[in-house]
Amino acid sequence: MKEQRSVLVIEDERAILRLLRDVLEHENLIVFEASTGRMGLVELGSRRPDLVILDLGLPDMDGKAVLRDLRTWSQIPVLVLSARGNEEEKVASLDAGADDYLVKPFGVPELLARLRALLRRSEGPIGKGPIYRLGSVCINMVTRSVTKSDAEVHLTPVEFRLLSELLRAEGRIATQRHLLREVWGPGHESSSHYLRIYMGHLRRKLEDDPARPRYLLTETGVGCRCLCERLADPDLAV
Amino acid sequence: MKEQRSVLVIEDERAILRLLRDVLEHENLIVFEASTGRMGLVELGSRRPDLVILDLGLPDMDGKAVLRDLRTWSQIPVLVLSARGNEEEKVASLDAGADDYLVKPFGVPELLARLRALLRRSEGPIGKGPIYRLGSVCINMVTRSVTKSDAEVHLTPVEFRLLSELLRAEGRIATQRHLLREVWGPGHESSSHYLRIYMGHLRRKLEDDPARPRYLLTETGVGCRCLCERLADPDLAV
DNA sequence: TTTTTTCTTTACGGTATTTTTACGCCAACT
DNA sequence: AGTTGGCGTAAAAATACCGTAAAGAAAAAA
Repeated sequence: MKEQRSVLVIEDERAILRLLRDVLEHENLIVFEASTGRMGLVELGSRRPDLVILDLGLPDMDGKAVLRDLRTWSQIPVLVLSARGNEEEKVASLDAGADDYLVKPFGVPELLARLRALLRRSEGPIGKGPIYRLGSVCINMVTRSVTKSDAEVHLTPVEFRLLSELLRAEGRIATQRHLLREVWGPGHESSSHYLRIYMGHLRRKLEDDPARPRYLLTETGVGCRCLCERLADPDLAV
Repeated sequence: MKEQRSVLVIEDERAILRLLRDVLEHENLIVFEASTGRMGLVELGSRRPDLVILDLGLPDMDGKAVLRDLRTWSQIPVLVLSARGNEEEKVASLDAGADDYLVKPFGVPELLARLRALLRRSEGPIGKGPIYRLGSVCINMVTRSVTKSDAEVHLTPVEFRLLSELLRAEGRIATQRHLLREVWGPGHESSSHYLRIYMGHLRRKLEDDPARPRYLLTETGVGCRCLCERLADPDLAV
């Protein structure tokens, strides 16, 4: 069972918005929408999509300002759409944190291919293989499925995001601040509460003995780390 | 001092190759070169660059074939260059594993901005930090892990902060005032007591003979210092 | 709508860490 | 010798942090 991925479209032109919604939903993506930069940032915080499509020409604020803002707390992939095809604008946007830049009018197949490329990248830690193992637990970042002793384990969206961040840290400690930011968005950096609750959920679902965790560890006062082994890791560059 | 990154350019046109080498080196990148697909794959395996620029029109094999081949074992970011700007070609390349696609003739600033975006993604939090050694004790500042004769040693937050400050001084004396301010914050500059207690903790955990310390020394009335060796950063696990 | 799932909030017992307190040692002076 | 000030250790006390359960609220699904 493949988990669906979501995309937030920040775009004020109705026509393009409708077009995008249609083609993206046809790609089996969940589509969230926002028509201003401010709303976009709010939606981003509450919906936590896997990807953002950002129009540079928004009514309330400059697209690059939106980018800079979100880049202060999130690493989410962003594809910028713009009517402006001049080089300075491209360079400025990419350097402000965009991952790709597409000039309108764009070809839908190309847009989708570029989105697939971005999603492929964000499936797992960069340069790492998409499959992880913690004891009897397997995590496939491509299909976003988790199994324990070959039995499917269902994770809620928050649980999966938290696990992803832990895996991304690759055995290093992920600080509480960082995890809270990446999973719950800015403004939750002090609710270390959630962290304990959801670490508890993950342990109960994934550890053999949740009370004595072997893989999902917490460093008191600092953060958490996940001792994981990567299976299908084609890239040796660690 | 920022770590230098490397890029492999797979391109058969001499003129473009020279141009790329110049601008990339000017960007402080190490440039490797290959003029055929086959050589490119070999170089890729031996040089392990951080990034690949791949021309689609190679003399010996199709660029997409190169891409598919390398994607069976490497997740390295690839930017495709091509004279062909038609959409099918873009989609095919992106779906074959390319991360970006730029049509020739391209603007150098845009190329560089796209490369920066790709490198930004792959540098990620996978930072390699300094490693220190005191006898049989190893301290990795990034993973925040401490081992003594290969056994994991657990340090509390205060213990780790204190040790970090001592290591940062690299053998020089850190005054009591300084340590107290850095570890316990301003306002505790006179509680030199804490220092003795926590130096004791560190000695008991890290020294072979805590009563006769070899590495964690105190200079009576002045401060403390740590005789440590700074090793090269944890390297690529080739 | 109702039902189900997921997220947030609240409560509380247990554990880890930090701070406080107490006491012994040594070297340098009176 | 006795005193003094800085150091080192060991514990108890206080605090901060962690893990779990469960109920209420919100969102999603039926």
